[in-house]
Amino acid sequence: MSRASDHAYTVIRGMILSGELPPGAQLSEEALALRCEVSRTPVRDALRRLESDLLIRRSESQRSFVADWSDDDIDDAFELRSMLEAQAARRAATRIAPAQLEALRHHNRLIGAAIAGDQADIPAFLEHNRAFHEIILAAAGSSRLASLLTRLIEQPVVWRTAQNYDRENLRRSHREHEELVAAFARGDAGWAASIMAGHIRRAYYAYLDAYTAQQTAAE
Amino acid sequence: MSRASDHAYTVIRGMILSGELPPGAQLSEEALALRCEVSRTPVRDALRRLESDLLIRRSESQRSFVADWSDDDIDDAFELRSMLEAQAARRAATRIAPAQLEALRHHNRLIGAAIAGDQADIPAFLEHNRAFHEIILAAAGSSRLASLLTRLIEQPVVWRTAQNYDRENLRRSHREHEELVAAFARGDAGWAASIMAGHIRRAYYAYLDAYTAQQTAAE
DNA sequence: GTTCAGCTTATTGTATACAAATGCCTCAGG
DNA sequence: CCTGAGGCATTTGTATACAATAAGCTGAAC
Repeated sequence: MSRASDHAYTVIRGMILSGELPPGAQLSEEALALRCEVSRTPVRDALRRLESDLLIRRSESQRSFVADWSDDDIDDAFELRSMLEAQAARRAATRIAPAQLEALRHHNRLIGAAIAGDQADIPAFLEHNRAFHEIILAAAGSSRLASLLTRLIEQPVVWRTAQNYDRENLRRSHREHEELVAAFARGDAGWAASIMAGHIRRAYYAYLDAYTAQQTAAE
Repeated sequence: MSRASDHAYTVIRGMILSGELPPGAQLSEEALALRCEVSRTPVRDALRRLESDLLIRRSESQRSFVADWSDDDIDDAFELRSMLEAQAARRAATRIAPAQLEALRHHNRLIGAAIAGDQADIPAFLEHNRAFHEIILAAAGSSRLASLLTRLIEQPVVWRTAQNYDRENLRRSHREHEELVAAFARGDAGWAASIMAGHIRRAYYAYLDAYTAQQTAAE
């Protein structure tokens, strides 16, 4: 999209994901316009997009607030994500191109490298993990599925999940990616879907564990 | 939403669904503003919403066109819809309130009445069918699932499908609704999901048959 | 006849002013 | 002290003007 509107979208999204704008905070179009150094018009555009991304909710009277996710919402989002990503894997298994398969191997090798040392390189892990899943979504060849899924991933809670992976979870994630590649290489749709469903489900429990530990530590 | 913006949304949406704006047609903000008797600002809002509804696609240079669905797109949409509506039924089975269950029975009775006579009352069928599925979606109690599903239903192709139902399909649809009610009454999530998946899948084949017949007739 | 440069025109993006609606706060009355 | 009505302040909605960009067309060069 255009420069100012894109800029506003990126800035506001960053403020939400970073926690600068906490869940429940009210967003004023004018305040955001000042902050982004653009007029209210592109800010309004950006807010609409963020609303469609489920990062923002709007009150009855059209005021905007940073989305506040309850435990049920999070559970719900992971459940849907598991289902849709499994579907993406199912479709990708019979459609993936050799070059895409090689790209998957490439990114998973880099994931392996990122978690190899004593100190895991989390940003690198996140980046290649994102690329890995993106290739599968592209290989699924369904713009509708892609459109639905992008509304579920890249949520604050999803991002924070990977931050909380411990060493064991990182390694398991890496191994599951290898299994996915194997399923794709065989063109086994059912296998690919099963692994992916479990893969996302485990990410959910990793999140839950980290969250529980955090809650306990806070007390 | 606000008056002018809502009005524009409704008018443009109607023009697309009715076929007045055929697939592939370019949409000019100014022309639509004249037609809706509002300024470009609310029209832009409406276009963004319609884009999120997948009724409109935008070119690289941000020009808007009525979405043109390929056979693959349609197949794709029904596949996702089947999966998500089944999930809604699964969740609804264990959450539905007695009043909602009764409402389902009510609407299905009216569906039965609409298709009873020699000449089926298609508008009444469509209306109560919509209400029936809406109650299930509400009973599922997942705003995310609802948000995703509304992007898949109410597409031109979905609407036209029901128009093409023959007598036998209408009756079968009515019976499947009865089975769904039975599954809900038992709280059997698996059963409800299975019936719903089949229900949507059959709608797809009804669409395909009607479409094929139409194509043959046109030759 | 074809191609490409440059201009013209159509279309969308942005800023700003003003209108409408909503929420909040104050103050009077009980 | 509580309650509610009124007005003030904040916020969003809409219209319009202008800027930027992309598409289409014309005409000249080859």
